[in-house]
Amino acid sequence: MQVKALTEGRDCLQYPRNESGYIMIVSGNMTPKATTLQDVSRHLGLSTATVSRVMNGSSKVRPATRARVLRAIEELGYTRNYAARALARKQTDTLGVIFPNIDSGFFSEVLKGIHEVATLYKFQLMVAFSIGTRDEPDLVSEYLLGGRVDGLILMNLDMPEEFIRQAAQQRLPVALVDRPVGGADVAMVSLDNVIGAQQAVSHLIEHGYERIAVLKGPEGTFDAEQRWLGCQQVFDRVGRTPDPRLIWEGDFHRRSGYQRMSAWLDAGRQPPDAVFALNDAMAIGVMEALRERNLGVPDDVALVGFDDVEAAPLLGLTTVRSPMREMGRLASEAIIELLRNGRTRTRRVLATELVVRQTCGGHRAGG
Amino acid sequence: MQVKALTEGRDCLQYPRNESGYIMIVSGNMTPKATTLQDVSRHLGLSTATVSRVMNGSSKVRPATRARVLRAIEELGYTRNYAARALARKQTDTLGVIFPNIDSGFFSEVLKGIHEVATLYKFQLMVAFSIGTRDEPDLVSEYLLGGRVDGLILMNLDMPEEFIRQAAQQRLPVALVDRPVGGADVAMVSLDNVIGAQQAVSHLIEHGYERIAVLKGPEGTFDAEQRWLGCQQVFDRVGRTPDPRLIWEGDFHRRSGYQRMSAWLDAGRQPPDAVFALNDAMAIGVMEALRERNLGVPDDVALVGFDDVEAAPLLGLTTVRSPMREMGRLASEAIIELLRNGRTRTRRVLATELVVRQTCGGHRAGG
DNA sequence: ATGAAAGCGCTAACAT
DNA sequence: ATGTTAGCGCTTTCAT
Repeated sequence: MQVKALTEGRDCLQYPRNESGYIMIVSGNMTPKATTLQDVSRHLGLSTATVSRVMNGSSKVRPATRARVLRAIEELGYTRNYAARALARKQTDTLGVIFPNIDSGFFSEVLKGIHEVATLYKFQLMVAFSIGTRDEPDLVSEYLLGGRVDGLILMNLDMPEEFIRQAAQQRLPVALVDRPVGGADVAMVSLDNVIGAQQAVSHLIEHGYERIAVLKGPEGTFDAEQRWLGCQQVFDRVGRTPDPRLIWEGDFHRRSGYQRMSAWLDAGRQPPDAVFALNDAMAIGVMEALRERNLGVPDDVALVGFDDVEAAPLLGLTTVRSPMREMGRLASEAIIELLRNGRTRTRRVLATELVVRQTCGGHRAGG
Repeated sequence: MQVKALTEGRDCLQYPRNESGYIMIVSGNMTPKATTLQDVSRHLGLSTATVSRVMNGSSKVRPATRARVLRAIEELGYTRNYAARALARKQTDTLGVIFPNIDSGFFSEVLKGIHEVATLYKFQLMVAFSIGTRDEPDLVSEYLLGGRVDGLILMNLDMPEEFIRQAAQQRLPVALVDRPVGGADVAMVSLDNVIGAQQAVSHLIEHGYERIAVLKGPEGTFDAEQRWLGCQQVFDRVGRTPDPRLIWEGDFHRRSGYQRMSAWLDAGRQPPDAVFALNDAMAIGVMEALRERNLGVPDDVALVGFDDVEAAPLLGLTTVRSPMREMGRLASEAIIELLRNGRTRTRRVLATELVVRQTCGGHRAGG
């Protein structure tokens, strides 16, 4: 049933059009009584069932009848009422997307991917940012249990594992992006943070950098911890012990990159040879701090970030690319599959890729 | 609902909460029914009206009754059904947002503003990108006429004026962002593109630049034309006639900035003193072209952009700030006011601001 | 192939 | 303050 809903129906929608082919809105008052199915059926002396069948592309309608109905629909400018349909079908053809915040290029990239696939399968998107406005579980509850959406994509949310685990157990149509949960069979799409970090650190080491600073992410965050783990593994493998003073705490925001780097320099310490910031935002902050103090990148300090946000190529930032768009696509697909088949692959981990630009290891344009 | 079916408990329909206050989903069953208003009212021996009143915060309920109801709601894990409510009220508490595409930092900034205000007034957001997927008027129709949303914010869409004018005439709750329409009384929020461009060109002239190139935007686009108009006005005012060879056609995409600048230089022509790109994306393209050819900014060529996108401060780009966030806020406000009062200010034009950074007129950090 | 009718779950008069 | 009830507009058996 879900399956059919994905493929049928919408194409037979018709609206009255003027000579340039666009919809004309006909009614006059503020609360125009919209044309209903009933109106159409009465107009034709048919039953609502038949008109409904035509709207939904049922084959059990005589072609002649179908044609009449379609014409009437066009003439009367009928648009089917979404709420009524959703109520009757118990299905909304809508996917919910909840982001923890609206900052950074990250979210818009992921959203692109989600939108791409959702549109393909004729789903609308309802998006929310749980940015301090309300409890995430409440949002989830209203969306899913309240029937606002058919499925939900949760983007690296700060939500108790317990909650997610239970959702998974019930096979709630929920997909997690970049936020795996231990011991739960919930659909999730993430990227290989460990390998990504390894790529970055290896690159730094291969290029001969010795005093490498690592700017970490927020404590307790999945991706931050995975990335840090990757760093440690490389250091171990090559038998190095990083200078603890060069392991800096960060919070994934630009400001913390700026502050850490500034603090280090302002204390009169010798700059590290290179900095690996566990995300691009912080790397950019580091860049700013360096520029302010007339230190060259990479000549004085090499720099590598993580994510490859939109600004990265503009800044010539060497970084590890997160497949954000692709994660979005897969998340949509997972939900839709879940809706169709009641199950889907629970776990997909996408590969990262080191993108070498000017801030570390790249060819510089001018001497 | 499918959704509920997946989430639902056994026949007793409970969503008890665990100690941390989060919803626990208990059952394993895939087909049971969700808790409804009726269930709650029957459970208490009250009418659905009373329970509904409690849900809607009506004052005409005895406190004792209210308390009983609230407890039952919690016990039974009742979440009200959105579709049913929307159908009965003919109201969705949802705002639709349609963007022409999903590129550039522009959209996410505007969306932030929209979301901020929408959340404040307890509206959900339904967003779509009419990115070549379907006709914009169709989307508008499905959203508005189909009752998916209460109001619509259209972001600089490529939609016939005729259509918009009619929508306005019907006082459909539609707000336009950065896309004024002649002769229509439709709510719109834009920025002062003319003055913005004037600020940029004046700044360039004041700083003594003579051979100023202007990189225009796509023909027929409102903001592109307004900005170009502003340029011309300043040139006129100071009695200059810009060299026509230095008026370049662009399309607001980074690539065109890169190409124009490259083409000029590769033809062996002397670079202009300065370039005013009518948006930041193109300015960034120009920067890249210059950097590739070892030309310094602003030493060899000064550069000014328009918009102040996220990357602008990182690149030290002098530019004219578009109040994107604020436009989003005002658009939300306009719609909500329209919904409440049936009318709103039809036109708001926000001021721009010149942001002086390194690429023109700013203090350079290091000689 | 078409129709009749029973909901879907909620709100909002209109009673009481 | 609480109950009754008639919709909201559509889908979907079940008849015919």
